[in-house]
Amino acid sequence: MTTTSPQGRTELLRPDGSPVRVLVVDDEQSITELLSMALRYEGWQIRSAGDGHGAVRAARDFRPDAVVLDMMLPDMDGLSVLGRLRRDLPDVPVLFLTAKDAVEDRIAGLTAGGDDYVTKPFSLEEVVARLRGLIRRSGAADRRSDSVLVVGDLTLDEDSHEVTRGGDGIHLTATEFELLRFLMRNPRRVLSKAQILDRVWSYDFGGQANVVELYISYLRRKIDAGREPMIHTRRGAGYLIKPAA
Amino acid sequence: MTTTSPQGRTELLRPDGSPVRVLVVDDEQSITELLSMALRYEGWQIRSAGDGHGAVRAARDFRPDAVVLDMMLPDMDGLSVLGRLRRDLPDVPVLFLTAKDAVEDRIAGLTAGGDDYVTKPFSLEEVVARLRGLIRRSGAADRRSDSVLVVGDLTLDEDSHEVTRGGDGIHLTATEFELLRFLMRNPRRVLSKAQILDRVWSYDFGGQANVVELYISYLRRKIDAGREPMIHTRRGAGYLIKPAA
DNA sequence: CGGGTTTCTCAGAGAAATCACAGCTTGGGG
DNA sequence: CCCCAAGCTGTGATTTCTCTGAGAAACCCG
Repeated sequence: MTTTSPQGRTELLRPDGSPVRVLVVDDEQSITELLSMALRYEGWQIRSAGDGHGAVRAARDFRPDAVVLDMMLPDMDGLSVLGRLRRDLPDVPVLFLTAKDAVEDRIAGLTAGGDDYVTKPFSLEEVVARLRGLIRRSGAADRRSDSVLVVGDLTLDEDSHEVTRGGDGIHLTATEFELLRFLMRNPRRVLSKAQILDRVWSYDFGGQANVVELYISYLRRKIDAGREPMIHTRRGAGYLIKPAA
Repeated sequence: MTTTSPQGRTELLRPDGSPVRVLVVDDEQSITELLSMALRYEGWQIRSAGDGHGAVRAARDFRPDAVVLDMMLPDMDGLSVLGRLRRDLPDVPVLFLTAKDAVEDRIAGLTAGGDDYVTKPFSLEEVVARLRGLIRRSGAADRRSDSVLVVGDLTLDEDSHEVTRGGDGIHLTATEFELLRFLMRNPRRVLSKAQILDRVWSYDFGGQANVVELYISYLRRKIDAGREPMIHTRRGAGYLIKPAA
């Protein structure tokens, strides 16, 4: 089931109307905190664990609808944790966190059941998007919720990564896509550059703050080019997107 | 009966509309887990067993529509298990798992009854495809469900392994065929290289991830050659197939 | 056993995306 | 009406990703 909150955000809910539950497992506390905060903001209920045993215990009594699992835990190897989780929660989708370089070596089979993974360092927007996808597809949330965001005559499909304005297809790069997704997820709301940076860029990004301006500029060229603009600047505050009308 | 889920995947269902039930029997837990995960993702209901006696017991009260049976079990020889299964479930099709070298001849006789087999290490795409075939042919699912995938002017027949584009026959190798099947089963959806690798290559594949790029390249030569391309790259995300239109 | 086929590795070429930097434009307070 | 801070965008260096040719090894079939 989906419902729209007072702020205009669309939330995933379970069929019985209760909030989706997500278990976050990582040994770095800064990461679990970062994730918990971001995921709570989605309206989800979060529990976190710092090691494999904690994860198994939490799975048992928290009974999450999805799990975010770091593959590098101090006490147990990621696959063992996965195995034990599966015993208690056979149908729960898992989002794996892996180091960038470790990717190739044994992700094999992990995404087979519809699971997914992201590499560290990740962007929150990416984690949230993938989790939403997993939950949506697992059926823990209402299956009718679909993967297309719409604002005015602008659409963005999270599955096919297709973007259209007034019916015309628009090609976006990965970063442009994530930025637009974030804007469209928060229509008519001013988002500060800091928020955007925190959400769309990976947490260890150390560059110039004006990448945001730069990418807003790219997006405008592709989306607003010669049309009624949808992306607006609020000088000193940030940016927002809203229907052209 | 077939039905189409929100993600656009086509599911097999039993005539009464309930999900298909599959029993998975293997002594290696990692294998039963891998298979269970993949088969659940197909929308099927799964039960697993780790030995012959467990299998017989499970067959009796789970009453599966199909069985995946490893021929090498610790407690009983595969043939005895098969015999006992047949006593309770005379018409249920069985997909045998055998070691690569484990003689074809004995298996060959077994598959005469409409059963089938795959050799370890297998690719999930192959197991799923064969199981679908068995279930479809056994009549447990609606017989009208057919075996041809169509995307635009591209067709792929899972029974005859025939592929055509705009009416012209196209010869594909085994790997190319499985890759294309996977793409066509998920039209308009971006599939990451990891997903493709997990699904199309066998679970013990340890090679370079760029085999995926390589085979995409092969497929393009055969399918898109000099025509409107149907296979698209989403840089940094993966590949997808969609009608040329 | 031998030839054709298939699978896969490796490596280089090329294309695309990301980002820093710097100069230019704009808005609005004084 | 002027000026400054905030925002915008062109240029180009660098990094990252993708494609594909060449060839080695495994495989299949007769």
